[in-house]
Amino acid sequence: MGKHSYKYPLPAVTVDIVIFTISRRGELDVLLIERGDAPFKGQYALPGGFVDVGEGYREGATQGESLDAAAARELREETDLDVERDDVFLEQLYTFGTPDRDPRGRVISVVYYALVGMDVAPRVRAGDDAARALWAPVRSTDALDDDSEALQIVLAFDHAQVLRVAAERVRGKIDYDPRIARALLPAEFTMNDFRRVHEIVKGIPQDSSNFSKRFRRMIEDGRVEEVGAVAGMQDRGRPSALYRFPEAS
Amino acid sequence: MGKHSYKYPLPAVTVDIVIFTISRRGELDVLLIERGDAPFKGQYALPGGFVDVGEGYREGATQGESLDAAAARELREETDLDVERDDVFLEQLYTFGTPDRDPRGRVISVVYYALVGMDVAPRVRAGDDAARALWAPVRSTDALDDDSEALQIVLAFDHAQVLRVAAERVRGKIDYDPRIARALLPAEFTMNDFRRVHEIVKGIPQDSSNFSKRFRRMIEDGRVEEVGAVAGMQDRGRPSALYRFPEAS
DNA sequence: AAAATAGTGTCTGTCAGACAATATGTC
DNA sequence: GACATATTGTCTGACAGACACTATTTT
Repeated sequence: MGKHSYKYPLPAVTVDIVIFTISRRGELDVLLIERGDAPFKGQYALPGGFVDVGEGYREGATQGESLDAAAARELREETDLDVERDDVFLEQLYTFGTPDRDPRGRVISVVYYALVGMDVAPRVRAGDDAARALWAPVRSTDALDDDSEALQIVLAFDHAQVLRVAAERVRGKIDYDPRIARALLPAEFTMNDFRRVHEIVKGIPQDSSNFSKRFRRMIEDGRVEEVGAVAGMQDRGRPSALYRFPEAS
Repeated sequence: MGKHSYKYPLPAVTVDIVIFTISRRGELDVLLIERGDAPFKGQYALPGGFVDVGEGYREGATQGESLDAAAARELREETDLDVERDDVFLEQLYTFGTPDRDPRGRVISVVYYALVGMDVAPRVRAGDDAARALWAPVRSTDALDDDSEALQIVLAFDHAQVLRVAAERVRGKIDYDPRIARALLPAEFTMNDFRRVHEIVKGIPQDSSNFSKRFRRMIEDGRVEEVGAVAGMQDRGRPSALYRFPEAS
């Protein structure tokens, strides 16, 4: 036993999460946390934390939690949302490990991304460090040289790059993975809600007529079903039917 | 200075690579290494090794190599192939970090996958531990209960699962990412070579006629070009034209 | 000519994009 | 009725799957 003893330096491993939702203003928002300590104190960063590795890299050691579990835990801690209970979409995105991305030493970050419904997103501020959490439009973290009227947020570490990769993944996936739109929508939604989710994620307008055909196919295939009521009061115009995703799917 | 000192246990981080090629027998092959030490001594595993993290997680420490660099280095060490020089496709796949996947302690593996051309694959045995390297059909690592005639290979660690994820990624990507087929093909190839690569990767026959239409579109768009010669001797039948991918693309 | 492989043509169904038309609600 | 929004319909072009057909080589 114990003959194995590893004396080489080891990195720290964190799990960070890019949590997306759709704001009431119709924008793609991401959850940011204001840093309370150096480095980057006072700047905004993606939520994240060290993976519980038990007793670490040692023969016979306890080995702690899985990466998926760490991500789910992080989500719970920051938002009070549970992957199971609240139908949150959570998936591994990419692992970032460039040297010098963290001045405290070599840190490798396994990044996940999550999608939470516009109906449950407000519950986030119930979390631990409510005051430090902020839903910010993804747009506000882009580097736009000209448009000076909009609020600009400069992210800590390499998180601007991380966010860009995450947003691109969601954009590229929404067309063929129905779980994306499903996770972002509330339990009941109109066809227009559905279309607008696609518009917001992809950033380009979707023809409502063509979208309707696509939606009809989904109904025929049983991928969505009518709930048998119409949407509540609107400013004007004909109210739309309400739909939902079937339980088992 | 030095006020920061992290006393918590840390995991080890490795980079493993799933290296695919297409064998002369027309199968999807993966490069395996026979393990020389415990655990799993004598069994086959994916090539991989620890990431150089410099002085590790310590304030002011040197931080070593990037993950991409570690993967490229690993590829060079095991196969004598260079990502730049030899047109090898190399991309991060997924990070595996389940507890107890390695009995030596907590190990988190950032897995990459690589695609090498059928023409350069034979050069692999020039590598360091030539005797320990083996090109094995991916099929031979699947758990098939019935077909007892074929050679079965049981992989070390959770590498059977890793390999499955990698193969699925390639399968799902070959249809929309032209770099996949390009990396697997030699510099000059026939339309049938191209079709067979798709058949081998996807595991289902591709109609040569429909494939031809698709190929013609690629020619019209300049994504492939005729080389102006015909393939060498075959057993019988009409010889086919040779094509290549244009330089800049 | 027969065999074998290379490559083309045709038909059909699905689906996206553009745009016109109709339906149903509020004020 | 005027207006706003919801929903359906039509035309077109791109493309995949199935399958019949033609072309060019070796034996």
